[in-house]
Amino acid sequence: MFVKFRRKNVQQEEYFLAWTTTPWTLLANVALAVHPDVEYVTLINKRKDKTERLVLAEALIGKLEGDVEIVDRKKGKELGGERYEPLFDYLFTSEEWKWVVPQLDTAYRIVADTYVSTEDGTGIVHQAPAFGEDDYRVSQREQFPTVITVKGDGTVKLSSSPYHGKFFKDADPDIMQELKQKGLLYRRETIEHTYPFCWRCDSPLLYYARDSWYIRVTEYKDKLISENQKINWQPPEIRDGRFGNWLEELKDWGLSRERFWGTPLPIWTDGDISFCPASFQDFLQTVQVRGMDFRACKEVGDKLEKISSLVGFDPHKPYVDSIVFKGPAGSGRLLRRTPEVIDVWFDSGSMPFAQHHFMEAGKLPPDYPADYISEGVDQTRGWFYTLHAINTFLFGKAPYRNVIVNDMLLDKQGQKMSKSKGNIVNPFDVMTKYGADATRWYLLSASVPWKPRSFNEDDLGELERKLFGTLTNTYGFFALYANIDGYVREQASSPAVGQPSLADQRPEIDRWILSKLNSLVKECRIDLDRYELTRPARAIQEFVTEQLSNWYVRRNRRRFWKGEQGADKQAAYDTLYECLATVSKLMAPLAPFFSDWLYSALAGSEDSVHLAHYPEVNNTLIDLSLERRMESAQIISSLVRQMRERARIRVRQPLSKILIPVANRAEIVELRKVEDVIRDEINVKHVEYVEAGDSDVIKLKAKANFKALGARLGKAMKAVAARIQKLTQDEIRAYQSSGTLPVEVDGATVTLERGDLDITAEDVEGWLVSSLGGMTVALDTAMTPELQSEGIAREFVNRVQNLRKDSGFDVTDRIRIFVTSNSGQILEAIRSHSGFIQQETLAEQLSTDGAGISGTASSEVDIFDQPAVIRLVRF
RNA sequence: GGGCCUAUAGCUCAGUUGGUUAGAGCGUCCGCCUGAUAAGCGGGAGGUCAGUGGUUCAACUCCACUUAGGCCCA
Repeated sequence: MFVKFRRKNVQQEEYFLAWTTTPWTLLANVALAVHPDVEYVTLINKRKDKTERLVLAEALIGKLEGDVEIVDRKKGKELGGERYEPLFDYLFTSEEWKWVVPQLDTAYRIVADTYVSTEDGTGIVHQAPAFGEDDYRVSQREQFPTVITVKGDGTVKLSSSPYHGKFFKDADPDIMQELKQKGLLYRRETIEHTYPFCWRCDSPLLYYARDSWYIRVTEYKDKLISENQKINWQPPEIRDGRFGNWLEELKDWGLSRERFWGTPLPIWTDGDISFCPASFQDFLQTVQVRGMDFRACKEVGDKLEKISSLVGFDPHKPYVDSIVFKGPAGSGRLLRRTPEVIDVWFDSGSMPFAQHHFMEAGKLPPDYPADYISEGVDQTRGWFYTLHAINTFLFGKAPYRNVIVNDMLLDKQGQKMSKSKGNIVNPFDVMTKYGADATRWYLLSASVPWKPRSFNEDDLGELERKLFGTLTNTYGFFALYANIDGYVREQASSPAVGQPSLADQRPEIDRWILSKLNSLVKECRIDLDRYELTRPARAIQEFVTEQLSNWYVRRNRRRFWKGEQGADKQAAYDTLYECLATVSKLMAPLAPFFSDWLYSALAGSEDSVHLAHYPEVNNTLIDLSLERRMESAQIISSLVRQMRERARIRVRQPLSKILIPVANRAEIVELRKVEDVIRDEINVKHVEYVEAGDSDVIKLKAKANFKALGARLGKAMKAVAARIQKLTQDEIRAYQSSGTLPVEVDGATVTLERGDLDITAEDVEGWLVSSLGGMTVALDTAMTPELQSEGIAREFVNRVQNLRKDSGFDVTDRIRIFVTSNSGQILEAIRSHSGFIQQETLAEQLSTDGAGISGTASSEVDIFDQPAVIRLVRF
């Protein structure tokens, strides 16, 4: 609403026009504020029924109705000191406000302050010091009294007014009505504004000036800022961003709260002198305050009893309020506890020393300050700050060295979870369903904890299956065969640094997984030392599911179940054991329950993983070129599988060879070391290599290295890149052999040098080809009778294994196989691969002559669409 | 109103000092495996990198503004 304040000391009737959204505050008006540098005008405003002289900011004339004629113009600072008549005289006529009247002599005038804006309103702001921060600040400066016309219960306190006793908000319409009748209301309108509301019951709140006790934290602001620099924040930007900004704009801490429950503020006062007992001992002895002696007494009825013992002494509310300090003798003075309690954040911030009774014991525990703390980002101004503020004051240093900040969990739509919206996830349901470990792991691994997270329950189920399920399966696999073989882990099988490494005697693939394992240990150590949890969680997950389970175990299953004991089998057990045991320790901080189970299951004891040391990296076991060539083997395998899929040739069917174009001889040497793994994984007989530059069948493709060329060529980059795209085979080969190639682009010659081009093999004439990440593989799909025969044998093994399982045979059972078929090709294939078949199926006997096939249960199977009958018997 | 953070595939998230086919898992579709088996594996499809403008030979990446969401403070 727009309110008119009658200007004093002018010839004609004239009004300052102010704007407010809170009529009830007008009862406490003591001044009007203008911006010193803003242009204000006096104008004649002609409306339908009225013509009047008004003062307001020129920029806001548009707010007026009707015609205007400007008659005067002044800067805000020139208006300062001008007087106006109070809207109401209630303050002067109410008994309870009598005391304030003398202080109102200098009130009701214009003051200038830069906080006034011309964004809305009239550029003239009414001042009610009790109900707004800026109003209060300006009024303190100008020495206006702070008139609190609303009582603690929200009712108006102005006994001579008709509003006395009314709820402040309910008085609004009547106040407006009164102003209207007095002709002081210019116009009213309804707006929505963001006045604060109670978060719990949604009722409007009012700003209200109160007396409070403060801690003058601004006194040691510099120390707070310098100590903050020593804290490792995760994420780092909070240190100088959110938290740093907060410290830069530090305000004194309003410590007192007007609540019943809480820690009683230990300040005794009689309004004149105050003091704060330093310890419980102060209640037992005479305390000196400003040279006077005080003694603590307990009020019992209307008598005072001296406190002489801490027995039965209770410093909590409400008992503490019956304790008073009396003295000095004969003065009749009595100090009572100030009624407020302490802001609960003070309790939280005192935690590190209060829990150890520092004030009584007088010394700090050895684990102070804390290595690390963790809480939500909303605590930046809460716990993080109060810990810092109190402890830095008391002990001169920050109470935590590291802090991990969590952000909020949001619902699937990215909206805040809220009970009233019903989009919350019950954490106990989640933990019951998926377990505490999976839940914790999800929160740490799905994304960094300091970003807001859209909670997706499906991901938890996946995590449970994928990580914990796979690890359980891997352990189950190990345990199954370890128990069959009575595996005993030998001490020496875990090579120590500096000793001749037993790992050197292990096969390539064992050394590979041990290298990966130690690289993982290294990474976990580095990250955890930095209080970075997401990367190690993801790295452990990747190691377990992709490297250990899906590559190491899958590639090595045979070594565990094959018959003969020996060094190779022992190596396999040792290697897998070392991986599992180390993983259990690596993941212990992130999955405390599961890791404990895995650790003690492996150890066969009740020992806890949480009493073990975190793994140390063994650098001698890390071999990065080994890791690289195994990764190549994995890529090559993937490419060949892709081609088999395209050609519709299943992996059980052996093929004769693949051809790998390589850049140089060194690459061949590397790949040869993992050739066995490749051949076995994708079931080909031979791996051949060809140096791409040497062979005419390889079609090369050149691509510009934009990073190298772009910096050198600048604007010409685009044209040169297009030219490179069109390089001929001959040009590429010339570049490869000589290392340079001049090309003509837009009339100028550009010389391409080593490093300017990325050359890859794109195609191999007459072969099936696939490539990925700079690696290209060609597959020979030609079939020979031998390959076909072996394919049949493998299919046959597959059928027998299925039958073994269906028949409920034990994995160690030895069998006899009887088989018959109309297909001579099938029988011939079985006969010529009988050794292989018997070994694979643990068969003591393999009969293809029809004998033993009838009588008892036999099964019909198809091998390449040709029927056969198989019968298995336990040996 | 101010400060800080976030926006990338249907979903949850990666994406190095700016460098050319923007990745992963799930889901979906297709296929495989069956001696880890109430498991497991491979492949395909799927993107206007919130929007607009700018800087640059080159922008998911740097800058400005806008929109939407979050936290804190007024």
